[in-house]
Formats: sequence, structure tokens, C-alpha cells
Amino acid sequence: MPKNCNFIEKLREVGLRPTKQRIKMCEVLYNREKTFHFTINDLVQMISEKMSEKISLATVYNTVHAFEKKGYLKEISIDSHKSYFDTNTSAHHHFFDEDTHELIDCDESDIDKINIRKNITGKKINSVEVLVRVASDNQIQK
Amino acid sequence: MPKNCNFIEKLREVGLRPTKQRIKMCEVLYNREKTFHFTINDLVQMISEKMSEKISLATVYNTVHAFEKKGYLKEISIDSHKSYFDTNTSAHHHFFDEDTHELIDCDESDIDKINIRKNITGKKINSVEVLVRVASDNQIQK
DNA sequence: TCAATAGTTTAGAATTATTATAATGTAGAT
DNA sequence: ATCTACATTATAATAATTCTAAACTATTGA
Repeated sequence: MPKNCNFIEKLREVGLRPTKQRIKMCEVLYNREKTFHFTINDLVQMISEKMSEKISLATVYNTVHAFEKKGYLKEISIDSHKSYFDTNTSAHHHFFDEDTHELIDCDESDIDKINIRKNITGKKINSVEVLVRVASDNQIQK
Repeated sequence: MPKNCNFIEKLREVGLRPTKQRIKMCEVLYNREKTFHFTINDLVQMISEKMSEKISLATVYNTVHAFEKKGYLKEISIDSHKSYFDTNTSAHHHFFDEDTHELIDCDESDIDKINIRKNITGKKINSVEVLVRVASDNQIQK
């Protein structure tokens, strides 16, 4: 299954040079059944495991940000200390489990469509994101 | 108008010692008509202007976090680089103006009540927050 | 009133996350 | 094959936040 060809094409399409590192990164990010959430640290870990050579932290940062700017990744900010990237770039909402620190996609049926009645004059809405924080019933909240 | 007495009481109620610094901080944060949004930097700036003595950065961090934990402040995280605190601790939503980087409270009438149809099993919902990102119509998006 | 003490502030050091730098390496065009 | 522009790398620099340990202060209660 020469999936790499897809990634090379994909990278070319958005004007990124298909280098070894970027292709490996695409594999880790997009060569899977389901979309997923990760932190930069998670990603460095994952790539290291899949690649014999070491990848530079700077490269991971640069490439993640390049992907984000091109719309291949979306950032989900939980608080000033916890920020995830999401390979699911379509408009959708999230649950955040405060016990496990897990970010979970909402299905479309989980949350009724958000109806914005008034907007800031002269502005257009770029995105509407809902974050639902959940925790164990019998737990002291953060 | 000895408003400070209120702050001393208020601090006592939640188990914080009413020190000079905390009282000054309360004045800056709560002695105003409307609630507002600020970053740590904003706050240090504001306190410095209002106080002859210098306040330590560590104290500002510590006290903001103490207030947050006690529910006197709420954190609103925009992305990994931008995080605000809100003196309005009631449940409400926000617009974020990507042109001006301004955070704006939604009125209750601006957004219809959010209806969560399904939740994570065994968990209870702690909060539901909506962030509506807006920008000038004729502007390149971030 | 005046210590004792428990919590607080402070400056500066340490840590962490992220970005910049400059040398080396590599993809793609000619 | 060579050239050029862009990438990668290790490391340094920066920025944001937290830690530390000494000095300070509000409260308690003798």
C-alpha cells in the first residue's frame, strides 16, 4: 500500500516540500482509521517510535505550524497549560474530561446546532466552538 | 467610600488573608462598573500604575491563581499563546475578535441555550463554553 | 500587648515551552 | 550533475511560568 504517494501529493498541493521528515509526520498523523488529538510532546514521542533517526524538535514545531496554517491541523486550547492539535479539521465540538485530561470529539447529534442571534457589527463569524468540560460525579473539581 | 472593607471581608470569606497586595488587586479587579478581561501582563501593568510600591510578578501569578481556584476569576483560553482572565465568573460565552484580539462577552440573548443531547457516561457536565471567532469581512484570516 | 506561628511576599533562580539562528543537508529545476 | 531555494538540525535565545528560600506580616492566644 504505497500511501506515501498520497502524502507527497498532499504536501505538494499546499506548497510544502515532501521531505523525509514531513512524510513520516504525515504517516503518523493521517495514516490511521480515525482522526485523533495530540500535543506536540505526544507527536515527538510517536514519531521517534516510528523512525530510527531522531527528528529535531524544531522541525516538529515548524511543520505542525505549517500544517495548521494550511488547515491540515486545528488547535484546541484547553487552558494556558494544555493545548491539543486535532487531525479532524472539520467543524465540530469537544468534550474535555477533566479527570483523564482526554479530549473527545462530539458527534453531530450530541449537541444541537448553535444558533448565534447577534454578531459583532461588521464582522463575519469564522468559527463557533463549544467545549464541554466533564468530570466524575463524585470528584473534587480542579 | 471605604470599599476596601468589602474586599477584606470578601477575602476572609474564601479563606484568603487580606494583605496589602491582595486588597490592591481586588480594587483593580472588582472596583469598577463592568467586569472585564485581562492577561497577566495587563494586570501587572494596571497594578503598577495604581500602586507606588512595586508588586512582584510571582505575587500576581500566585494571587490570580488563588482567585481562580476560589472562583473569583475565570480563565478563557484562546490559543496556546493567548489566555485571558475574566472577572465575570458567571456562565457566559464569548466572541473573540481576531483582528483586534479583543475578547467580548456574549449577552444571554446573543446565543440560544446550548442543548447537550449526549454526555460521556458516568460524567457530569461542569461547564459549557462557546467561543465565536469573528474577523473583518474583507480580511485575510490568521 | 506581644510573642509565636502560619501563611505571604519578594527577588531571583530554575524550569518549561517555544522560537530564532546559522551551519549543513536535500529536493527539484535547469 | 549542478545549482538554488528551501529544510533540517543542534544549539542558543527568549518568554512565560513556577520554585525557592529568606524576609515579612496578619492572626492567634497567652
